Amino acid sequence: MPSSFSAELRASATAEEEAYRHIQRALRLGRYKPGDRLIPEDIAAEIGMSRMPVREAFRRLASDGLVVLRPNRGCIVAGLTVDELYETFEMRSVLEGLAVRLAMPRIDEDELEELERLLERMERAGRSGSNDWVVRHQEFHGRICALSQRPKLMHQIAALHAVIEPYMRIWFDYVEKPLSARDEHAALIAALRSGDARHAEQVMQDHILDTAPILVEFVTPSRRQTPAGEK
Amino acid sequence: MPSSFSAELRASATAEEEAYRHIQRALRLGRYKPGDRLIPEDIAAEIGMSRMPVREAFRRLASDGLVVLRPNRGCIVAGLTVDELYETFEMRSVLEGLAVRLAMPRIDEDELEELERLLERMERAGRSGSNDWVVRHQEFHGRICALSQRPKLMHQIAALHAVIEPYMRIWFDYVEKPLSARDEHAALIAALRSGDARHAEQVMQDHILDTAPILVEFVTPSRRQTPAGEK
DNA sequence: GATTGGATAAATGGATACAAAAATATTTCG
DNA sequence: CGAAATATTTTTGTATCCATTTATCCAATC
Repeated sequence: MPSSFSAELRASATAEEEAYRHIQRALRLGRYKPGDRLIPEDIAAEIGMSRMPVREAFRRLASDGLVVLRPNRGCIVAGLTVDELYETFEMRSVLEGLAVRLAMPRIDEDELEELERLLERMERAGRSGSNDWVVRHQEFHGRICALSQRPKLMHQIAALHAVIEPYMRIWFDYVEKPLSARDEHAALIAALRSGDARHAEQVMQDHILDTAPILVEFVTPSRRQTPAGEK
Repeated sequence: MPSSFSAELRASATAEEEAYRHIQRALRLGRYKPGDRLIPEDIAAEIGMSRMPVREAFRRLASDGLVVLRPNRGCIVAGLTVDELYETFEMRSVLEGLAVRLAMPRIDEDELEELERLLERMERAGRSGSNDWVVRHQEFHGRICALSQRPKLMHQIAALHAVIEPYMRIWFDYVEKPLSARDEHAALIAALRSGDARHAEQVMQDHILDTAPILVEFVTPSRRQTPAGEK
């Protein structure tokens, strides 16, 4: 969550909320791999609660597309097929494109400088490892989305990011330091500076769709159909 | 659900699933109004189960954006502000636009004729009442989306439709029979016939964004901020 | 008379307990 | 020795129960 840490300030939420965040974070960090089973009792014990709130958290995570829930068969970490991964990028492309277009009226020089700072930080983070880079990358995209001032749109985009994040990590670890990333994001800032909303939308769409094939290529080796062969 | 009734064939799902579908349908039919409280015990008694599966269903419905769940304060039917309603149409415009663009390769003469049949059926349903028309309208849009062969995209679009459906009903009931609707959808078919994917995408985007202001206008009178004044 | 405080009632959240289903291990028979 | 059938274990799904929180109502005070 790039900029919505504020929600975590209220420490004493419900147990379900705690379970939801706990599992979500674990998934983001790649602690579980696609196809892995999430055992309610184990997770409940980890956080110190009963199975019930964990079960409820599972429902929400399933709605987010992060896990798959089958009746009487438990909860497994959702894996994306190559097609689904690509589809997710297609959806991101139009939604983030929309976000950029709507954000344009609120782009000023201050904001552009802030984005350049974030780009610089992303670049630096890229040297220390995939974890930091992915977080910074999310932050950069999240900043632009936030300027659209569309809460539901942001929520959707964040959900899509959460699904592909583990794959971004794998990708980053393979290619060491993606050189193209800096140029692409710099081009994005340039497009924003142009002031042409439609143009910026197109640049964002192209940027996201450009990433997809590279990522797909690196993910293909460990290609697992949804739950590793349906067990 | 226009075309996914197949999922209801398996009668003996879990109780949670039954509760989920039950409440979803009730919301679609406008049985509850935005801001209404959903009492777990009452719903549980209706279907003949305990509160627990109903509680779990609430979580999923909340993720879908159909209800709002606040800790220790129960479950209320989600209402959209005018801004949120408009935002939903913006998201629909780019996602359904994408769906049309991707569907284009699979559009042939047979498919065009089928769409014309659906348009005709939508027209006829419009005379009998808003219920039938909304269902047929969904069916028409759903058919196009299905041709994109993108399951996750379809799911997202269906979720957005579910949220705005009650408002579509209100709108339809106000304007008797929206004359523009027939022309707009016919133009959509014409765009598909042209074979130009980008053009069809644009027509779809325009069509959806055209609807939004009309609908917003009719919804404004009963304008309720999310939960009728936060109670 | 309005507002605040507290007591009571209601509803929610969560844990335990139990029943049903699935997965696993074991035995039996070919 | 292998396959099928059965018994056992594990795990999931649901109901009931209890604790905590919130809402309601009434009284006391300003």
